[in-house]
Amino acid sequence: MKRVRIKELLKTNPENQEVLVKGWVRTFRNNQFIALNDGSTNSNVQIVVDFNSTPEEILKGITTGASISVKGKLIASQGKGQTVEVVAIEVEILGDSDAEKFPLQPKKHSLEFLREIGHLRFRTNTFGAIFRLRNNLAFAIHKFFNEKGFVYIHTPIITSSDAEGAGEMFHVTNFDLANPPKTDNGEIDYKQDFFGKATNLTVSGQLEGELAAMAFSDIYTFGPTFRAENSNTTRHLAEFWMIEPEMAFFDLNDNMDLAEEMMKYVIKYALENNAEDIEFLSQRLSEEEKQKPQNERNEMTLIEKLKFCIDNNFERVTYTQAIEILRESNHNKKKKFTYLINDWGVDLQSEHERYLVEKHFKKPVILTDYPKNIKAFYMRQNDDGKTVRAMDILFPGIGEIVGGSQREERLDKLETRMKEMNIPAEDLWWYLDTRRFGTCPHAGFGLGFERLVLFVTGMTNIRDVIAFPRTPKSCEF
RNA sequence: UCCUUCUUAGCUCAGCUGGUUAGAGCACAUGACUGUUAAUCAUGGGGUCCCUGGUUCGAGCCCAGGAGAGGGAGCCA
Repeated sequence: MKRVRIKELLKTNPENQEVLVKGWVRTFRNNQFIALNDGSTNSNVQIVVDFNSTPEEILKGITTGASISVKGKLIASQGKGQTVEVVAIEVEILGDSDAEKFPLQPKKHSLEFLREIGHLRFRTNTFGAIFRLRNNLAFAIHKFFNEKGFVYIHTPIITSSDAEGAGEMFHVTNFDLANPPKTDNGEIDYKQDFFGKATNLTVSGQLEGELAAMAFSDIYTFGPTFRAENSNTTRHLAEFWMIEPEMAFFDLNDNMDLAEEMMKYVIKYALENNAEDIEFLSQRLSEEEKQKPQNERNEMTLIEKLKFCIDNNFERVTYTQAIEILRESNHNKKKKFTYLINDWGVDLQSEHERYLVEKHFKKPVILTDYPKNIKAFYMRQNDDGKTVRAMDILFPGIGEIVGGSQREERLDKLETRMKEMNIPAEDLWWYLDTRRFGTCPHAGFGLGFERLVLFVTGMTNIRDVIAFPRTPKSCEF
């Protein structure tokens, strides 16, 4: 007999037919009712056992966390909480679970506690919903780009370029760290290392992505990225997943159009394909909100927030306009910002981004044309000599979710800028070759996948939307 | 890295001005009940009060140092 997944079973018309289900026990009530879950859906199926005819040792083995196999008959439920249920004919304990030691209990647990038992937290309603959603969001991203004819490029995880300037890097070596080979002048001799040079874990696949875009026109990468920054926040990880599309013959407007279309597409996909999980997380968030004081509460539910995001255009504003808005705001005049906005050219702080997104526009905002001094070397310079064709997408509650730009395709301008910013051109000879041989206008962006999952799940800590978070001083599991 | 808060039972937390044997709810165990929905009722077991040192007749509580966690900032995706 073939096992039926609970998701299918719950949609099946009950006709007293025999079924086989397997899963993990969530609760066992009244010595009769098992709530069984197999991860295919957030809902449990109710198994009804006859405690008079079931052996004592089987009943004792039906504890929270145990895995069981049940052969039984599917009937319309006689109780109120569910439409169908399985009347057990035979229950087999596949793997028992000592209820006294199993850390998950049939009660609410804090997210902090669940982080400490990361190996078991998949088995909770909340994390079940989060990771089914994460799965479908990843799939939706591939689907989106595939439908648009993009080529998925696997950029390397180990790189030798340390000139990307995106952050601190993790070194990759197989030297004996207690005794690495040295050169005559006492420096570590990387010529003797595995790759014959110093290597690192990638901080971005963008530069390699640009190489591929100069052949396929439209490409994207979707892979793990590593930053050795000592960042301890709810929005940063040392290992995270990033989506980086790169498009030849695109300018900044095309770039923004694509980013906005992609965000709306994947959110819509999740709403359509994970309705039950989003509904669960939406209610979860509403209950969390009730705990907060009235003035800090979010007026919109998670579902409303997601729909709002799909139905409204992202607000597009230049950095210069944003500075004007912030400078003229009552918030600034009443000195409510920690960092007051006076002059053009300063980098925006989180408080300013939050003000623009959450107070002023009340929707996702795309900021463009930042001062060149606060942005990376590869961004295309505007004719004003002061700004570059950069764009950041800011989301409510999360801040920067996408960072992108039109790239500088003019070799002379790029080389000059690299010199100004002390980027070693000789290390990036291969990157500059794209500007020597058939250069063209092009653009791209990076999307932090976990930040997207944060937004769609309504979770607030990034450690809760990746299965095994890596953060400073923390690499368990 | 900086600022800030926290650490007491398996979990969530209370513990008064430093004073006898450190408590509650849930969980767990045992029993009762048997169409329950985080079942209910009764009974019971369960503690390195984060660690180290200090002050004191006496420290869960005060002081110093350390560790871990949460929140905020910076950096960014």
